Amino acid sequence: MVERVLRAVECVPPGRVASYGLIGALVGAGPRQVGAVLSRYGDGVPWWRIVNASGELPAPLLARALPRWRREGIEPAPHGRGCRYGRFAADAERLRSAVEARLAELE
DNA sequence: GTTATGACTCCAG
DNA sequence: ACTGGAGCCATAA
Repeated sequence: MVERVLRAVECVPPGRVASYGLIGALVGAGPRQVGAVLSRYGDGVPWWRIVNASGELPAPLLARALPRWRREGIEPAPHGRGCRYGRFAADAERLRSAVEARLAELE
């Protein structure tokens, strides 16, 4: 499961974000499992592109994510907790096929 | 086997 | 907008 989550996260393109819930749905896990995996094994994958369903990130993480967001063109939302999910979310359908292909490589 | 624990999500107040 | 509670389910102990 850990591998599946990490691979799926790698499929989120730069400048876009995906929710824990979406990633979970794509790999067959719950949102909290996605968070749990990133918490332990998150370094090495673009964890800053994974946000909650409202486009937000817990404060400590947001602080580390902002510089990378700026580099990728993801703008912080007015309320300052994250970004506008509707604006920066990766296309769900496209992400689904990308993840499907990536997971197939795992054999 | 059971229990506790989350980088979550949804919905009601 | 914020808070509380139920549901969630793989992992770790």
